[in-house]
Amino acid sequence: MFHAVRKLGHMPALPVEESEHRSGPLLDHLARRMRLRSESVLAPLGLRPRHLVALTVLRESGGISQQALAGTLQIDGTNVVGLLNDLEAESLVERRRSPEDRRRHVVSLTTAGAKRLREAECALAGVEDEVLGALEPAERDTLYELLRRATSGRQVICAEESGDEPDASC
Amino acid sequence: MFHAVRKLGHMPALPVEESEHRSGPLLDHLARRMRLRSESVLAPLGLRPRHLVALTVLRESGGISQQALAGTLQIDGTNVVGLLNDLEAESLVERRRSPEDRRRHVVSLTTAGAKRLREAECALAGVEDEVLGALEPAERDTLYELLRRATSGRQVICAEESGDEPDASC
DNA sequence: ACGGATCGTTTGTGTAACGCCAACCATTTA
DNA sequence: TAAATGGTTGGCGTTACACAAACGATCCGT
Repeated sequence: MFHAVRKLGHMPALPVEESEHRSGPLLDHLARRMRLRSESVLAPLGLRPRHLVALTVLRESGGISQQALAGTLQIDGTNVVGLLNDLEAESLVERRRSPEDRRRHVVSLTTAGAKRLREAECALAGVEDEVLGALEPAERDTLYELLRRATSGRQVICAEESGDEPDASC
Repeated sequence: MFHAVRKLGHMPALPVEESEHRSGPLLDHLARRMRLRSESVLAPLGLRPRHLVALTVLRESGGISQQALAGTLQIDGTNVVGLLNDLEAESLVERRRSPEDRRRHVVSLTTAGAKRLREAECALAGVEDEVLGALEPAERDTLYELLRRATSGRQVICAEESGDEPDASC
């Protein structure tokens, strides 16, 4: 009879007790609700939710290469091309060759793009009121601020350098 | 008695100036990052992000009809069937006929489902650390709480009864 | 009791948003 | 001069849906 050798080196490390609940699924859920309603509101402006994400990122980061944009958006480079084609076709975005490295395109918002983005944000006010109805104005501001900081943070190039496996924590 | 009028005279209505920035796109952006990384972590558990959203909703709301679930998740009824089939196939979820209305199925988490959900949340700790790296623990808690309240709030059956058009606000 | 609605289910069709591969050009770098 | 790199195009495959039609079981109003 093998006494089950409970190899639980009972980590003394963990200082706080894990709240255990992850915001991932909630984020997913809320984003979906918002996105669905946004679509109809955005349609008259000729934009789709994904475009809005891209425009928002571009506003925040002045001018970046398409590669960097792909990294930030976490979508494949070839898809960035199509996305930017959409936006450039409406002059919301501009591709300039980088002077230092002329292979690169520096993508940036045009004034028309910034304007359209503001219009879209304005049009989304109602949607946000619906979806975030359970939160008070101050809380919505807090939420916005947290999201802004979370998204503008470094994008963790990927887990290449961290040789450690993240498992086994719980 | 006329002095009171003074206050109303000049439309003091808007107390704060609109921040104008919408959290929709940020929500989308952050949710995508989280979802992408979650997929690989969730795969060994036989779950996909959408399943996790469903399980989370089910945990929160005890037992609900599939219709209600479709409403909360905002996905088509036929797709709910498939989603629940996935979950029921692994005994994570249970469909019982409602006693009051035997057409209805009352869907609820099984104990195995609750356990698997906890495991998944545990497995997602690392992902959350990566994606929300820019936020401090206390802020992550705040974020979680805001998301929880926002998602658990009434789902605004849809804008049918509100006769007003939401436009023209800006 | 009958006919019409409702809940869940199956099947089938369509679409949008991707990822991935391969080829290509212009450019930079070794 | 030979790679490597950034962007572009085209094509193929997948996933996650929506939407419609038809069906069985059940409820409900007259």
